[in-house]
Amino acid sequence: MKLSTKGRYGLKAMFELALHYGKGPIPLKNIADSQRISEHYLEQLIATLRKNGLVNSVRGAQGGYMLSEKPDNITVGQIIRVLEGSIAPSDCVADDEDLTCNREKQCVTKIVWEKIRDSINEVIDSITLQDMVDDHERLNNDRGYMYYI
Amino acid sequence: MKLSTKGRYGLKAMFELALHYGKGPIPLKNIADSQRISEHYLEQLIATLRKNGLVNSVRGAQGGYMLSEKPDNITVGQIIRVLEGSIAPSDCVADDEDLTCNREKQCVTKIVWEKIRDSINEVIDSITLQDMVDDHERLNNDRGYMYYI
DNA sequence: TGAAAACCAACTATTTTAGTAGGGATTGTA
DNA sequence: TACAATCCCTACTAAAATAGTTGGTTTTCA
Repeated sequence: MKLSTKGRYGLKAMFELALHYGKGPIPLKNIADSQRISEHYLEQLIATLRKNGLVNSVRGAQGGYMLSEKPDNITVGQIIRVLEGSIAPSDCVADDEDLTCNREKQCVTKIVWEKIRDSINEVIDSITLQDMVDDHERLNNDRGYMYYI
Repeated sequence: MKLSTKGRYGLKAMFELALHYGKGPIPLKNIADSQRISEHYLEQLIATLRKNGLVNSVRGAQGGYMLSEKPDNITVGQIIRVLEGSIAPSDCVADDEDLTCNREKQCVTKIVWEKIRDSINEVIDSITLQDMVDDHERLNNDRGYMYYI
């Protein structure tokens, strides 16, 4: 039940973009450096995010990436689903696919998987990038200094 | 975020044992047949369940497996954790291990993983095998016949 | 014009998954 | 007592997924 690095790195990258929202394009190298992620690998992840409309890019020198929307309008759920596919503990409850098994009418484990799926979705759809930025500022205030100087 | 077949098959097997609770040992072959699982593979999974005290075994002819406790005293959470390890979307929030990362004080993605972990645990710890048996009987009643004849 | 950056496709090492193979040990029943 | 049914155990393995790496091309600002 672990997320792959796709979802984990992807969320970190998006959070980093949220921290710098409104300040123009951020080059991938900066994101990779601050989050300690292989730049070239992150490139693949952010390409997926871009193709799914969650980030915009600016090419050429002084280019980079930025969120396509305000941080309070992008949820963790959107990011994770784009990178990992539908969140489901079993294929039979993956809502984007039609992988129904032939025993689903009698299957009670399916009910369990549905409950798990729904509870995860509820959590990740309720957290926005803005929430994470707020958490981050709170964490830093508690430690006696501000992130933005 | 998918469970492996360990957790999925394991829960199916435990459910099967719950259906026959109190009727003496059930041979692995029966479980494997009714749930369409490779018998030899299931053997490995049930060995884990036995070593962790969730099932008892009876060796020799007419032997088999049975739940170590009443179905309402075994949760889905116990079964899944034994077979899959600690439920955590990221190692940094796996409660059985000490895989804390050095950035955890500043890390806001960790907060997200904790919320996901907690919500999954809440769901799986609240469902017992007896709940699944009840669901199963309800499903079969709705279809106009009883499971036990 | 050159450096900084995004963009793209293919390759690869490692790990995990989902089993299989091949036996040994125990025990109820004929 | 033989034997079939059953649990028990270790090791091996094919296939898939993961987590990158390699080696470029294209665009654009200064």
